[in-house]
Amino acid sequence: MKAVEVLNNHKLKRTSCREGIIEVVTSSDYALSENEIKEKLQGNYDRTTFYRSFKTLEEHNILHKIVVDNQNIKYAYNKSTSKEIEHIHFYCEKCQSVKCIETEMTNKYNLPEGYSFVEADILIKGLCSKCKL
Amino acid sequence: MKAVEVLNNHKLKRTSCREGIIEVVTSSDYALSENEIKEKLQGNYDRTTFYRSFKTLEEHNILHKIVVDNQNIKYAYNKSTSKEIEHIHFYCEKCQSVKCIETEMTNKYNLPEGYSFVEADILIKGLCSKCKL
DNA sequence: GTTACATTTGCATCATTGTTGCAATTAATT
DNA sequence: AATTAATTGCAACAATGATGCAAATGTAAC
Repeated sequence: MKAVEVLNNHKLKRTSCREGIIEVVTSSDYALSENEIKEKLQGNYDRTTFYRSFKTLEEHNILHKIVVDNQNIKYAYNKSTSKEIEHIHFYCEKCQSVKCIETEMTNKYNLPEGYSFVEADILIKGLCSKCKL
Repeated sequence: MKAVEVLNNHKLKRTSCREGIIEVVTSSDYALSENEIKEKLQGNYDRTTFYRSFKTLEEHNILHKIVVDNQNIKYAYNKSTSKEIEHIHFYCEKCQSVKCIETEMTNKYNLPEGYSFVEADILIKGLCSKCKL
């Protein structure tokens, strides 16, 4: 699906910043940082615009944020449009790449008595196939 | 174990800031934010000192940081001294409290071919027993 | 194509978290 | 009590994020 279509589906205005972000993010196998997206983008946008675009796209479940560490934030496109219950990401400790994992992973969450489960964010740390060699 | 002992065991200098942080964190059932720790602390320390203390204590596996969101960071005491493989935390979406979960939870991590597992950070979001009522 | 209006952008400004360099202070050892 | 290495406080800085407001832009109606 093209970026414009995505925006239309969500009844969002078709602005070049939003369109660009979606294009960059959908064309990457890995989650990208703000700077990585900025570099791949044609236009030069103000940081505020950038953030507000991310926020809007996040709120519409078009993309999601992965907080590896509070100084290491990445963004990835939501392949499934529905709000997922499990967000599983793999972080390579060597090359620092982040990849959304889509392997089947039905975990059991044994919470203490009285606690209710809404969703789980899972960040698996290790080495990716390239760095493991 | 007392704070001083903890510091001695790790051959760390016994400074009041470190000692205070350990005391506050060990006496809480929940993970605490920087400000929450600061409020409970007697002395008034410079932010830099505070951060460097956290960093040192983290590097020595005395406490660990839980990044709920990059603007919502909490610290908790490591009950097990060994570097755990699974870090499981529960975040209450209502009261925003964070609790370390110690329930048995041997998950299977089906990573893509060639990927190696080192550790997993799991943040379960939901409602705690108090807020669920 | 032009107009009208609501949305979005860019700029200024501010808050929070985290980092570094350096001189002064402090803890632990002798 | 003296020595020395580690730690503290201060200043300065970087990154992420948020808000208010006027100017610019997208979209829909004409």
